[in-house]
Amino acid sequence: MKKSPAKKQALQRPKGTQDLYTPEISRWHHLEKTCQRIFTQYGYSEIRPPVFESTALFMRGVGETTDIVNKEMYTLASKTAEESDSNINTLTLRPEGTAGVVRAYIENGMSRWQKPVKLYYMGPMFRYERPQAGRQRQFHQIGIESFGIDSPAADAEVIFMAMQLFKHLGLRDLTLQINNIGTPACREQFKVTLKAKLANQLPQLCNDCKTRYETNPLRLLDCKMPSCQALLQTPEIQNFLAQDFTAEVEQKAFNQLLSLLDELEIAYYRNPTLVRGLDYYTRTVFEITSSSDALGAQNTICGGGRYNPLVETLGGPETPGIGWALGVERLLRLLPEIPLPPLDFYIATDCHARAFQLAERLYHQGFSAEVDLTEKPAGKQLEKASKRGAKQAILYFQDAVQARKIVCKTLSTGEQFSGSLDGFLEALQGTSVKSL
RNA sequence: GCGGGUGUAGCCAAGUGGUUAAGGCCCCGGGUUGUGGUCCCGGUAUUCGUGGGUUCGAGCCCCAUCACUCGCCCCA
Repeated sequence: MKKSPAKKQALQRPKGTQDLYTPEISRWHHLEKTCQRIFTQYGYSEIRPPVFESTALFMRGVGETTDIVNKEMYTLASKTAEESDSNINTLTLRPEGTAGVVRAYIENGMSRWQKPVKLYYMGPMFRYERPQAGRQRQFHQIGIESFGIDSPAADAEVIFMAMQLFKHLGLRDLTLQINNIGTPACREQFKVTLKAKLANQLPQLCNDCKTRYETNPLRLLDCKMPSCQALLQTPEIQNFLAQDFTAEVEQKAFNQLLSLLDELEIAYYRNPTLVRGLDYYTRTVFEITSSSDALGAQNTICGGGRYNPLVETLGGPETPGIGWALGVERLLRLLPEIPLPPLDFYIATDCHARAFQLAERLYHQGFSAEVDLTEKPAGKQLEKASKRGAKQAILYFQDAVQARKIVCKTLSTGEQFSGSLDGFLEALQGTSVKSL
């Protein structure tokens, strides 16, 4: 039984992962059930794509310049030299859900389904990052995708559904941030102009921002460094940011969305610096954040947006789409604990087969019951019943079994029912344990 | 990839250079040979994350390493 240091290490759970079990897992069940119910009501159906996909899918879908693809993917070692030569056959654990759903949409001919095609998914995602509060290497997302409709109504529905879901879950103090980032083409134009305007201040930017200036200038806008923020506060930059750089059609659609949100009385904060880190987003992007300090630094619990070019990028027919995903671990930090349901019956016995049959009849009536598996005297078995937290203890020992009798004791009060087995079961019919 | 904090049993934890490493919870066994929760007794760390060093002597000091954790970056 001695554990050598080497063995001890080999048995450790990988960094940034979690073992989920007893009381905690019931909150997961609650969240999953609530989502399933609401999504189904809204006409969404579940899809379960594989947990790994070809590496190329994520490179093309999420974008080769993104952090996720660049440094956070778990790419599986190739089994053969042949495979390792090309990324086409290489496999990667999914870092996000949308790419796989889009691939499945294309591959299964869902473009021929009646529009909109509304899908939801739930499951683990994998990113190689330094873990911290609200961020793990294996984490879980629940997400939805709506394909085929490009109208502001589709955007509004998706956002409305998210807000309704959070309302049902009892979440408070959430902020919806929203922005229109236009098409890739107008974003390109915007980047060029922004870079030109900041060119003179380049030496004053923080080191991160100097890199961002080259790789992803949009990210520069939400740098938290005070010095960088100060540079952005100049009237020239502010005026530039205030004007919408997107094409007129997009502005019009976005304004329609905003008025739909107004009608729905969904409060939003229009954040012109809101940028998302995945390449596939176009037009509408949004985030839902919580001000709760239970979350640590990662306060975004839900994020999403429109991704009109994505289906085509991945080889399907031109199909607009919009969706979001929520972070399960983050969201659950905001939810209260769910107490475990108490055990209705604990059966103390020395006739196990008969006790199992008795338990079966109790299950049939909707009760929970456990049978003591030891050969110990009644006193010890009752002790277990108490410690287990059972409401009722049944004594069902040999002589009682033979006489078709039963003793049932309410552990909180010590009151005891004693009589025939059939009479006992009949009395239970349609009653709750409390009324015993 | 970069920075801060922490490691003593399943959990909480005392211990800050000197004999066999407190205590509490949980768990297990017994007191009670067929009626519980309370109570009483007993048991569970050859060793302080791991390796090395200093010292007559190290859980305590030094070095390294690992793990966990918080933050940056980025994202859900």
